[in-house]
Amino acid sequence: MLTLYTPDGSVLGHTDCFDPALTLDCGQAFRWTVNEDGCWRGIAFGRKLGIKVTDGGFVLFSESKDDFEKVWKRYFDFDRDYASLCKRFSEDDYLKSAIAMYSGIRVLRQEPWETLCSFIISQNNNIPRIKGIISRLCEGFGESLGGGDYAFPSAEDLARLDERELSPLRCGFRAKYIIDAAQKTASDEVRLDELEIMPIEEARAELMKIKGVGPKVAECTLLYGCGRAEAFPVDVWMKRVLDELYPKGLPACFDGYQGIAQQYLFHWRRNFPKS
DNA sequence: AACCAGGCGCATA
DNA sequence: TATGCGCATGGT
Repeated sequence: MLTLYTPDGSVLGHTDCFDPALTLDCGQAFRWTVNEDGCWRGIAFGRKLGIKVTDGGFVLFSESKDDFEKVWKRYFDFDRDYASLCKRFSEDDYLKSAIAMYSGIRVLRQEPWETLCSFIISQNNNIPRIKGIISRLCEGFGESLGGGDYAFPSAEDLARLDERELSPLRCGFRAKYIIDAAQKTASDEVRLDELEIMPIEEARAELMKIKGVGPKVAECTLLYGCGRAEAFPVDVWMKRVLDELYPKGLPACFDGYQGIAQQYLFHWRRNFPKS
């Protein structure tokens, strides 16, 4: 069990199965960076956080004392019992070996709008460039948080823009998709705040009302932005995993948590590209 | 210089 | 329902 500390040594809580490097740099979030001291820094829900790995746990540098309870506990899904989830997953030998290497991955519960927008940007794109575009999006249109930091811009703010005003992002054909997503979200034509509780098929259909949102972006939004652990994004890497390891379908121990299982397998397959 | 990147819309059959 | 192609941009 790992302990979460404040900078002055108070105990915030406990967790297991948490490695910031694996969790924050495994392609589910795009706004975290690590400095030369190994300290992670990021912004979510308009709040800043630093994370330093120490013996037996982590120090969380938050902006205020109650940020942990209000924001970060949920963001990192610290209430979920990953140890027993992993035990259950270990019924499957492939998943077991992926978890053996990457047990520090947690699936985040990010903001739905930020997640949706980020994965629209991710399509037919690579991670360094995705990060760059999102960084320019926040700097250009997000609220300043001081110290050169910016919140992720709201759907309402982006909905007022014309597609051409996004040209500084250099996000190419995705600009019109971002605007469409912003408008449909801001007008509540797409009800992002209900995706967490909607029947999953309905939630998928709701998201795919947006231009530029297909099955992959919808699944990523549900998994990383709505806490839907049963959402199962399939990209080229996961397609390979499915073809090579699970041609007859997923084993029963995945049920209900396919998305979390997917994250281990995705990371594992991507780090060892056999072909 | 082609080819690729955590896809999707659109046309075609 | 199922393929195949083009798409903006930038890095190998």
